[in-house]
Amino acid sequence: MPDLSASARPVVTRKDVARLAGVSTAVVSYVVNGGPKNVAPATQEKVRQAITALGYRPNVTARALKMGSSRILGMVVPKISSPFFASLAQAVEQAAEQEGYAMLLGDSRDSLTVERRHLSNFADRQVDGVFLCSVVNHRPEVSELDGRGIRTVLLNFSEYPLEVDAIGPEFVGSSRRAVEHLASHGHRDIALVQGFVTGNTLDGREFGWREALKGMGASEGRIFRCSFDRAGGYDAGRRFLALTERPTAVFITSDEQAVGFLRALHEAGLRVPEDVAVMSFDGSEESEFSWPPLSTVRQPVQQMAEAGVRAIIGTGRDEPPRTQVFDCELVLRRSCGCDEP
Amino acid sequence: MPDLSASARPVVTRKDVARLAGVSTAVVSYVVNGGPKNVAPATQEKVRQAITALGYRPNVTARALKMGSSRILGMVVPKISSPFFASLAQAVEQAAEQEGYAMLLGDSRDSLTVERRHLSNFADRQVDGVFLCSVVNHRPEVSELDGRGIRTVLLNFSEYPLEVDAIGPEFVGSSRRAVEHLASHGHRDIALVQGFVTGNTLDGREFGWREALKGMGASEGRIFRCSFDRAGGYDAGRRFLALTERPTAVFITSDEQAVGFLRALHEAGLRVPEDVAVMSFDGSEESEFSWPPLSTVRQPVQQMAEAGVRAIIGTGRDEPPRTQVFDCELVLRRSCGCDEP
DNA sequence: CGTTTTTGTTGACTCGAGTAGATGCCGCTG
DNA sequence: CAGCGGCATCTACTCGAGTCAACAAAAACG
Repeated sequence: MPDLSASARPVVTRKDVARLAGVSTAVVSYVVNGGPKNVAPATQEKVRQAITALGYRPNVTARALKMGSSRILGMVVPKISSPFFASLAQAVEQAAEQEGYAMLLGDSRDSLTVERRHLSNFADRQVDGVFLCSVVNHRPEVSELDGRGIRTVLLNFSEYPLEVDAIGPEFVGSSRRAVEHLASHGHRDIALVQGFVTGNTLDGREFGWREALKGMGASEGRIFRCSFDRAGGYDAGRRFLALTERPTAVFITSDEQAVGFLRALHEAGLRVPEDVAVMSFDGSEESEFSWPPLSTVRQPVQQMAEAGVRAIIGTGRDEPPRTQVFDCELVLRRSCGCDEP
Repeated sequence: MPDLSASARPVVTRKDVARLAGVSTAVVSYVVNGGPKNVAPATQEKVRQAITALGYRPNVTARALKMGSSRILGMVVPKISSPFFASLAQAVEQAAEQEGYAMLLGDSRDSLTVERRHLSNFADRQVDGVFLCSVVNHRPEVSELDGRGIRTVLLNFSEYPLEVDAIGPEFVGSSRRAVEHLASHGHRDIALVQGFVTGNTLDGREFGWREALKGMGASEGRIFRCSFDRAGGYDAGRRFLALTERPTAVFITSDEQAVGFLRALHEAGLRVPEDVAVMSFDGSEESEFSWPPLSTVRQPVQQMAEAGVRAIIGTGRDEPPRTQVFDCELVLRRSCGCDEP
């Protein structure tokens, strides 16, 4: 039987290192941090050796207490199993890690109550900043964080408020271009599948779609409103199919919804893009492997995440909040009629 | 112009509360924690009022330092944008939150180096436990955590080591049942699409598939090895299509791979399940909305997560590690031949 | 050689909360 | 009324690391 009595956990502290190296604890700190004061090279060497000999690792919690900074960022998403938020979380985590920050993840499960709980929880934990993908489109939530001096960045908002940092895609223009592309395949009757948006403002995607229709002098298009997930898209698809005179193309506000919509179409035996052309929004990996592969508007997730991290850790407490809008790329695959085999 | 000079951050501490309530700081602690000593009801009331009046929130970092526990759990996944790991992360986060814990997420991006970095980072941050979905199938990584007294739970391992807590699905039996189900539709030639597994042991899914074939007295089946993602499945699909004599059914080791495999089949104009029947593993949401909807083996993600949290926070440091294996449910949809419209 | 400057090191205080041990107060009992 | 027990409260130390003021020793300067 192997000796597993490891539990004798000999927590090594700065003091132990100091003792072994024959110096004071202050010097140890100076060495570890390249600290505010110089240390003679010979002493540095002694300390370094003591550190490796004992396997000392500084206690991050103590540091956090003293410095008032945990080097932790929080991220709140409505649903991590949504591929778009997952890729966003991935990108944020990566950008944060590069700067030496860790990321707390909070999944709101589409509930405002849970979202609030996460936010207040993160605040209590003294995170240095929060990325918020809210389930709603206003920001009373942010005030609490703001009051506690926690920098917050709104992600994926369809309207850009000025009182707080916000980062998101250029919804209107890229949506317009996407719809215009459908038109370039000869479609005149282009419907919109639009996720529910709270608040009284128009979603940028809807606005872009309207602009495009107006621009091509088309009649007013149909709108199918549904939840922002696969089931919502499926449901919208069923309603679409029930129509007697169906639009020939659809612009859908997320890849996830598009996948659900496609399933409804397939069930009914309709072909994409021959019977109905489809264009969606987000550009998640899922869009590439659906059938047919989805033409979509790809958000520059990586860049947005990096900008967000910079906004949080590289910004003074007194600088005014900024809104940063990112251009998207039209990814043309089969579902719109391009790229035929 | 509104006065946004909020930055005067009046961090309220226990001391302020004590002063306002006219008591000592100890009493404040006792009230906040239902602390180890009693406090007279009248005094409690005074303290409570002072707390709300000042908007006091205890500093979690300080508490963590004193108590040696951060009330944070870490979770490391190979890729959060994989729908299965996303749902796992969601479940873990929810279970953790219910117990008052927050969850740090680390995405390894399929790299062992990054995984190690996360693990050591989490250890430095004094997390109370770690959920590890490793990119490899052995566990040298765990020793460091173990040495620092951090309880670790291995998730989604295809082999169950005894030296450390492990939680996972019952791979062998459920895979066998899945393959037997394909056989019950009349298939005799059933291939396997198997994700790459490091280590010298057989993946439980592969073992179950072999068992099923043996049980039905079938000839040895074909294996297509590929990476554990959509692209891998697509690639396997292309190789499958290149065969002159194709198996009539396929068992695929994850939903993600299955989605890629389906795309390859569609491209070639093959029908599922008529030309090729498909059965996959995991039971993520994605499987429900692919075309055709995937028959799959659903892992009880919620239960596994809850068991994991219990294993971490409800287990003494000296109790021996346990392996917990969970039964899976066969979800029959269209891709295997069931549920025809 | 005496004085200033520089450099290296240290002791001691700080962050904010948990809690053991000491202290004081009340009422009850003998 | 002394003595005791029980309760409420406070004082003071602790967790581990950051850093400043103070000091000592060495270097630079006149």
